[in-house]
Amino acid sequence: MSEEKPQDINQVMKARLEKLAQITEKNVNPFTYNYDREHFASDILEQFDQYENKEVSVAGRIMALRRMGKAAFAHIMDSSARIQIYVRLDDVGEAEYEIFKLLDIGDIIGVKGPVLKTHAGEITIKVTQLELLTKNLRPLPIVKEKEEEGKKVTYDAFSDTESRYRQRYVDLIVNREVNTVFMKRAKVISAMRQYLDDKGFLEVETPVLQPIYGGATARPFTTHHNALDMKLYMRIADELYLKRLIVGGYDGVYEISKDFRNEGIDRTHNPEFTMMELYVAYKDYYYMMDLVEDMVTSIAKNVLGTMKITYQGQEIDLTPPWKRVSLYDAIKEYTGMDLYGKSLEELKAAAKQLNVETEDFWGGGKILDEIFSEKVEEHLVQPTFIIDYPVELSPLAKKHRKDPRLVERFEPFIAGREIGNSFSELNDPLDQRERFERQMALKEAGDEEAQILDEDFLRALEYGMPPTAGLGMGVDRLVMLLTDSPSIRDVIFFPTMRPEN
RNA sequence: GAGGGUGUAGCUCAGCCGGUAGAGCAGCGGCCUUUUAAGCCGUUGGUCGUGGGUUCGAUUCCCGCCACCCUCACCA
Repeated sequence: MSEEKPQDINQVMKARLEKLAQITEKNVNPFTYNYDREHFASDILEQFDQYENKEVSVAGRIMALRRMGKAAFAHIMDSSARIQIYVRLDDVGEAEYEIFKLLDIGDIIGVKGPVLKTHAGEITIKVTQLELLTKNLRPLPIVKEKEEEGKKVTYDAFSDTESRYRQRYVDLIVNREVNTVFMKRAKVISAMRQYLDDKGFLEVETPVLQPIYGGATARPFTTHHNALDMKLYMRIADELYLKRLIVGGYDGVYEISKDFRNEGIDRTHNPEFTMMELYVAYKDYYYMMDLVEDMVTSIAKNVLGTMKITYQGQEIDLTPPWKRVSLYDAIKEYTGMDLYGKSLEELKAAAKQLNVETEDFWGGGKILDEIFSEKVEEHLVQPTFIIDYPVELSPLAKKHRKDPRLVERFEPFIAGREIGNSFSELNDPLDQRERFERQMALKEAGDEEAQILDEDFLRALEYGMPPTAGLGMGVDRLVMLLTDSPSIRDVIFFPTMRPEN
């Protein structure tokens, strides 16, 4: 990558280096220190009447260049938009025009001059002063656009996914929509933070490096601390530490941060991903359902200004209230089978009848979960809370107040996809210890994702944790939904990839 | 991890049944002081992902490897 050998430098780069030398010879610094830009392209374009004939100064990257001998048109792009500039020998003078002739697409320049409209009607800065700020040495993909019968036609789009992800900086320069997605991502996170702060919850930070991992069923990344000579895990969830803070007396804490899971990569999974976890004392999962509805709709309003979104062609209405259906009722609705209270053998038979494959060592909860994900999940396009899961699937959730075989847990589904997980938190340390022990038994039996007994977490619970509602939400998936992105890699700047060579 | 697909110039692509490569844009040279996929004339550029094999000869056929994409499995 950066260690390219001289013979790898193509002739375009050679030509640019040659120009760079010529610019330097003319005593012009091709990599300047600053520029007093006073305007953004978008402001000029949007409020042309206020800017017409007024002097502006704008800085940006040359994205298109049409030379005509002693004059030229170019488009420069700043963080806000692209705007046309008109550079004329008579306007900028001999010396500056000589420099201008050495510029290329990709160079970053600052221009000053009055704003006008060309004969063709395009808002344009008529340049009187032009300064090279940064010379480009590597050719940029040239994307051209044309209006045809009102439609925008794009030529030679920079579309190779691999290059786009590896060289996201180029993707961002050349593909404007990409930038829009990431702007929305930033807004989603800030709207979320705003919402949680307004509720009075405290944003906290807990360890990423953990001696014992927990809080989710997943395989961890391991690492090693040299000075302590100890094995450490990258966290798979924040849960156990945040609950310790509830024990410590906080009423509500949340954390927005990266979790790491050592599992497969696909359209909806990246090894590191952004998670929001929230724990609120004295509340239960009903409270949390209301909060999720309210928070997601508030974010949508804030970022998109609407409750009605389209995801991959599906019309989705986020307007509350969202449907609330028990896991068993949902299965019944889509398979016609009532599986509540069924024995393991009966569940296995049901799965077989539904053509859902199971493994011999699976328990009833796992079979139910499998039937649900194969037969129900995809149908949950409109926002739906699936509530009340079998106890064995949720070792950290509190037993249902009306049915000890269930836990008070829900997962919100939108567009057939799980976007979060929440429960009334288990705060009975004796029950928690038993659940951990059952997990450890699974681990012994070879279940790599079974959870590990955390003695310190149990100690914390023994001091007493108030009734608490907890929530985890996949931020990347929420962003995918709100930006109509088909792949998680489209909402992560630098998705995990194998190295280039 | 399994199956399928893709990999040719800086970008986007063409290259039929094997004869060592083409286009547009970008680049370079020339003309051009309101163009907008600017235009016109000329021109450079490729160890055809990589390593083997078959063949007189491979971008093209076969095999291994690498990367990416899709589907499935695991999961959020």
